[in-house]
Amino acid sequence: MTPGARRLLEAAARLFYERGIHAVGVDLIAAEAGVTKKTLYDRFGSKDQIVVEYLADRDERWRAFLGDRLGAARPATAAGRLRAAFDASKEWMEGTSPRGCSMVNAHAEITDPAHPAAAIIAGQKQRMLDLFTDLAREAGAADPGGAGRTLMLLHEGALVAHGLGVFPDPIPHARDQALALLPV
Amino acid sequence: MTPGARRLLEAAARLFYERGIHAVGVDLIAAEAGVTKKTLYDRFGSKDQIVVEYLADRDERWRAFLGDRLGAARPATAAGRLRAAFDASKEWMEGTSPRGCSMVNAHAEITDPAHPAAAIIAGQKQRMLDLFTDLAREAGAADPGGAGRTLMLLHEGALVAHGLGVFPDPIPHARDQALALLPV
DNA sequence: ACGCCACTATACCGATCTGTGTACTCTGGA
DNA sequence: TCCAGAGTACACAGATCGGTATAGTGGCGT
Repeated sequence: MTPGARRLLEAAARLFYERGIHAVGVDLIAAEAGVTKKTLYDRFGSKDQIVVEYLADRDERWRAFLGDRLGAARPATAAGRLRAAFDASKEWMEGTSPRGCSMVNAHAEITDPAHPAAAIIAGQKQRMLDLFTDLAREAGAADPGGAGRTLMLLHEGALVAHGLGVFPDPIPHARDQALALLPV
Repeated sequence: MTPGARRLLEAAARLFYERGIHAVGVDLIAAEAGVTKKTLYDRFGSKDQIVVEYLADRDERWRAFLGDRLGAARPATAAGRLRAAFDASKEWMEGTSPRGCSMVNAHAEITDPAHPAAAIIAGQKQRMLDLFTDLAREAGAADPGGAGRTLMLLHEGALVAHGLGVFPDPIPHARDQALALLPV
């Protein structure tokens, strides 16, 4: 990826997340990246493609971020990894404007199920569900599938609540409730 | 409200929900309502005002819908009303395209906190949190505030999961988990 | 019969949208 | 030294955006 393309993707990611996808035009993205529209279209071909790469990149970064906090010599118990997953979400959200989950927000704007971004969004959520199901199974839950779905709901709800600002610190609250669900 | 205004609001509500707010133009709204843009601007003055009235109307309808299922000679116990609240959400979602919560989706597109729609969204979520807190208190929860927040997370998570289609029937699942949280 | 009001029809405004074109400059490596 | 790729500057296309103007139609109550 060329330096200009990288700056374009960074600018697009920030603008899309903070202002919404439809509300941001390519002229603004190019200007914020210190690049002309010509460069933008030479590198990405279309705005839709920028949207796709924005989501794919965010997905990949989150995957690496979460994997780092769960894998290797990190928490040994399933409960420890579950706690680490929620803490990772909290840490991920801090530092950015509290606008909730970029995948959920993008899904609110991308209506067409055939849009390539839809698959990225669905894939990210499926992986989170799989993770929670695996953690529930490792923790010895009687019904790992059901427990995983419950953990998923708590997690998604916490991200939404964080974005909406319904009440303070929803992610730690969800984490504590999630931990209470695991068998003792 | 004149017949044209009513049709405009109905068309706008359907289009905003199914396609997103920014993706829908005033020309389309007027055309779908069988009305000219002149009428649209005579009745509402601006697109923003249509957005506000769309959300306010949906909020009011949901309020009435939920109140009908919770109030009067309906479920006598707090657990019964909690169950009814989740069932109301499920019923509310059925019949429309599975796009999740209109308030959450609108929040993804409306960035400006000063936008009058933001207050409507925040108010709706606050009322839901209050409801869940009240139900938790009535059910005899040791910490009604904390329990109410947990119920809120389950509910919001279920709406999001329903919109994203992460797994089938998330709302009944959330309902069962919510009921399990109440003291026996 | 009259006037009011909701609404239609149509043309237009300036701005912004995505996307394309040509011509030129800078920079790093072979 | 030369060349290819990355980027700049700028002009423009066609479409659509939100919003406004003028002129005319149809129904309904008084």
